[in-house]
Amino acid sequence: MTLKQLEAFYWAATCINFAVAAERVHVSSSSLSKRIAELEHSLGLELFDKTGRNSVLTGHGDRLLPLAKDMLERAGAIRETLGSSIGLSGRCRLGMGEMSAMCWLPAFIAAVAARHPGLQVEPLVANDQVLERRLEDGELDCAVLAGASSRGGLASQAVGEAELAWVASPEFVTRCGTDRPAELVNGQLFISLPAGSGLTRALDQWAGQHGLSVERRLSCNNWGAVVSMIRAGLGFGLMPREWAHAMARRGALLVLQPEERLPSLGYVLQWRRDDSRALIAEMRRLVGRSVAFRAPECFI
Amino acid sequence: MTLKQLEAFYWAATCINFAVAAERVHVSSSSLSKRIAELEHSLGLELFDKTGRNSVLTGHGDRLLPLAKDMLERAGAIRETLGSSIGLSGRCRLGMGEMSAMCWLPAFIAAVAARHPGLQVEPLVANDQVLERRLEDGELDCAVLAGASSRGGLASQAVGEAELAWVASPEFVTRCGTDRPAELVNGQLFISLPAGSGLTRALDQWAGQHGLSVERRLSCNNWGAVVSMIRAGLGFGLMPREWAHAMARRGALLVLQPEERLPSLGYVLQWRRDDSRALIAEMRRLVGRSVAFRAPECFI
DNA sequence: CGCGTTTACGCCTCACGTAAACATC
DNA sequence: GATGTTTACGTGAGGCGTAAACGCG
Repeated sequence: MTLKQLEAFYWAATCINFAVAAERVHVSSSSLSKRIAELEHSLGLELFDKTGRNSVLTGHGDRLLPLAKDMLERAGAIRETLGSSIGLSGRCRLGMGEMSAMCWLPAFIAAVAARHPGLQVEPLVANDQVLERRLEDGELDCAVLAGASSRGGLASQAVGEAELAWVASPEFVTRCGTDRPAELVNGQLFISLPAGSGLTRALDQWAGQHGLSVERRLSCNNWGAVVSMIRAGLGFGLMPREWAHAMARRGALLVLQPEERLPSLGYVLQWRRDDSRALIAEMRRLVGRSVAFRAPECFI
Repeated sequence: MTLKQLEAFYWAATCINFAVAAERVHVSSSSLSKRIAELEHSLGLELFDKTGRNSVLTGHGDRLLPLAKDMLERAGAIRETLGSSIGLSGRCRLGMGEMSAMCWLPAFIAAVAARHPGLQVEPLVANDQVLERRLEDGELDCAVLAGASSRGGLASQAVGEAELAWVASPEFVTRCGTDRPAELVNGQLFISLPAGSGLTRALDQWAGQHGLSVERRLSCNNWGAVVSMIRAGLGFGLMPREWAHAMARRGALLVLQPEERLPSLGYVLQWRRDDSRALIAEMRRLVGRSVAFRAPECFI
């Protein structure tokens, strides 16, 4: 029995399948399979029931799981307590929404690279539902999402707040004759992300507070497209404050005045609650001191 | 960092030197040295101060020691809890006194062999002081001694009681005109093991209770020699009861009548208190159900 | 047939033991 | 010189990935 075997077993037992677990321990699924077979041989019992498409834990496997987790945590604690502070290595699969990818990811990548030159961050941009599922499945190590997860298996920690601002193109405002969002929502097209996104939730919350309803909507799952449509004068919308002001400074957009009070978007880092790797602790540390959300360079 | 490395580190830290630790983990001292060097490299710190003839733990090593012990205990617990009940393997260095070696060892070896065919018991016969030191140094896995140790680092568990009987050769009794030990101690030669042995302690306890002193003594560190001398009529002595009666049955010795009440010798299994290997647990189990002290075959 | 896992196989690293060298007392 | 540890080095086992095969839906 080796730590590698226990690690392989643990992730195989808690990830969606062996292939995902293999990625997490940075080996081929063939090797992972063999590590588990070796562990089973050394303990003299079956840990997985492999009849069927997906391997499922046996009773013995169930009993081993908390023990293996404990071993791995303690091994991690030793490395953390005593190990020299050489940087992490390997890969970190980091999920996030598109806005985080544009406003926050570059600075974060820089911070990670400065502290851990050997760690390769692999960002995956997807919507919140996909991100949460991939987190649970083990395909992502952690993810930045708008708001804490509803899933019990995922833990979270605040990353920062993105304040929102109403925006529209100068031509659009001229055409409408008003820059008051409370008036625009009656009749004008509100362009934003699909239902379920943090942005849409923030809008609905705002509308509820003001007794308004947003009738005409256009949703697109791509921020660049949303911004382009707003800029083209197809409608009005919401954007992170810094982003909006950056575009306003070069005349591309107008920040609608007066800015209505909007709930800010609380972004959190999420990870699997049962994931006790040093990688996670370090990501939490780094996002805790990360820079604020910024306007994406490409739109300034 | 691997379990093997932690195991090597633990025993290197708690045995008298690397060579002894290497025997305990069944590798050459070269390999043990390299395992420790590997561990040091993987943690990025020095665990032993190797300037000097004996390696001594550094501060980092001190901190790692309890963590490593914990890891090994948990690994052992996994094997014990889940592992199939295949027998132990490897070697068990078992120390004991000469009497235990003759009266008790054969039956114990048989019991071990029946339960653990792959385990090789290596008995070492020596006196109690030597046994205790070797236990502490790590050269012995466990030992059967007369009475619990005075050393705090050693734990113990009762194995059995050896009842004693007075013996002398028929010719000796005839020559002395008495078979009462309380009379024989005045003037006759008492033949026994060296001071410090359980047998001598039992005699002194008996003498103290009866207000007697044993003046003439002959000590030899070899039971066979002691028995031979008693049988040759050089003096009288004490022997385990079964042993004495076995020799009396064939007329070789007389069991002196009436048998004075003597404290029996309480034999215990001793092991290092910090030794949490499954080997020790199994030895404790086996001696707990082991056969009683018997007359050694060679003297029946 | 698609998906998930294991087997086959060639490769190569790494851990081992023997033996010599080194360091300390 | 005796003792304790490390280095040198040749050997062998075992872990690795690629790719093919297997087994279940």
